[in-house]
Amino acid sequence: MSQTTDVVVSAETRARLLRAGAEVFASEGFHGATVREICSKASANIAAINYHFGDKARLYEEVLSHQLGSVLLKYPPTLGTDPSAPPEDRLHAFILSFFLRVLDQSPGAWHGQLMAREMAAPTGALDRIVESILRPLSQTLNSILHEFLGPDAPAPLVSACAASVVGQILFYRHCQPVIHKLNPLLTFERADLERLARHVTDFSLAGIRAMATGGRR
Amino acid sequence: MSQTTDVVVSAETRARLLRAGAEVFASEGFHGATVREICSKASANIAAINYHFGDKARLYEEVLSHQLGSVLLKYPPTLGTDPSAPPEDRLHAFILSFFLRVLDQSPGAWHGQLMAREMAAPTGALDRIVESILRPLSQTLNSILHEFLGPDAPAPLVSACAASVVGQILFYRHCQPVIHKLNPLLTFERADLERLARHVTDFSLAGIRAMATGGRR
DNA sequence: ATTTATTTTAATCCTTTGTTTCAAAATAAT
DNA sequence: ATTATTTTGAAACAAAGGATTAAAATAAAT
Repeated sequence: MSQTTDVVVSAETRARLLRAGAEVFASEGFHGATVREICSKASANIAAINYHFGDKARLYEEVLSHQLGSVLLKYPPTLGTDPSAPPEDRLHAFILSFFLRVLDQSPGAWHGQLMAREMAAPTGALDRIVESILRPLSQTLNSILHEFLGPDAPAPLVSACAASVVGQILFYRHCQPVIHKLNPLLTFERADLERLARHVTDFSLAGIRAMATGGRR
Repeated sequence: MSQTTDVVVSAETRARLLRAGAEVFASEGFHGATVREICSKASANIAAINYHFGDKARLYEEVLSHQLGSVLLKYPPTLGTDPSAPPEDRLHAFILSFFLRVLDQSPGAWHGQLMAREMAAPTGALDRIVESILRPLSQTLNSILHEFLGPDAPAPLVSACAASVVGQILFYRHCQPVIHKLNPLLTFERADLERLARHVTDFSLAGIRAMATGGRR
């Protein structure tokens, strides 16, 4: 009569491991995360990771690509902006969607933190991510920039401007702990992100145009 | 006669541990680094860390503050620029010195990588660093920005511009693995850093001036 | 209903890791 | 020269972590 074991039965273990793994990997890193903690958070047995994924490293890779894929579906780089819209608008959509992906605070959204860790400490999973996701993204930005800088703008200049744009965004992700220490009242709600995206867009448009119209000055 | 044991005797063990620790912590992270590897690289006994520092965490903290202190001595934020120099020059000095600190490739210079890891995965050592080093640095930049934006510029605007400047610099550090994949020919020699600093300065000056003269444009 | 395949569980193995111990060696002080 | 003090060395400890195994439980197929 007393079947009191509260074992979750509906969602399959594999999916729960992916969720728990994302959370633990994000907050502890690949090295710091333990299979015991992940399995515990997933209400699964210690052997579950080996059974469903082979080993810890394989689970990590699947967590990463799953998080990346779902956040890109949620916030696509164009945010629905028409490809024929003025480049100012497309740049703004690119920047805002980047902010949304990288600082998404929805439950289960660990993509930003995971990627930040992967940058500081590449595990080998990064190579595939670069080719499948980051390179296309970079080319999208480059083609927008060419509309300001002209089709014959030298590649180093375009790369430098792309870095200037992306760097402004990623700063808020990669330096989050410091930012919150220096600026305790800053939050990352949707409205804040839209404000930040507006600033980065305006700041960058001025910078890009200065680069387009010649040198130093 | 055959005293062939090549034991280093001059430099004391403690200093060698600090050097080896910096290298291993930088390339493996705090979790990934093992005291065995550090001691081996320092030609010291396994017990040396405990004897000289108490434990692994204490060694890590000393490594971090030592690296930070020495790189700030090597590349001070003003680079010798006069405090009464035009703000354009002072901004450029701030940016160039930041680049030099963060991407210094001299042997034994692990400050950039260590800080990048500390950002992605704060260990508690970060708090002191913020107060003793990062906050003063941030105020230096803010005071330069006020010369462009006016003494009454709203704090959020100044912060946003500071973030735009610093973000452009740190991008090259925090995303180094991706950058090298996307742009294999980019190196970080002294001349490259000066070129990058010039770009970031010009790009930022345009952005800042646009912010100073009103809104959206 | 019986058999077969799949999934879960508990217990264990084995390696790695941070730390400790304590004696020997080196160094400094008396 | 002798005695303290500091530093090093080799070995071992205890804990933790990733992986494995064989049995049990559950689901699927015949």
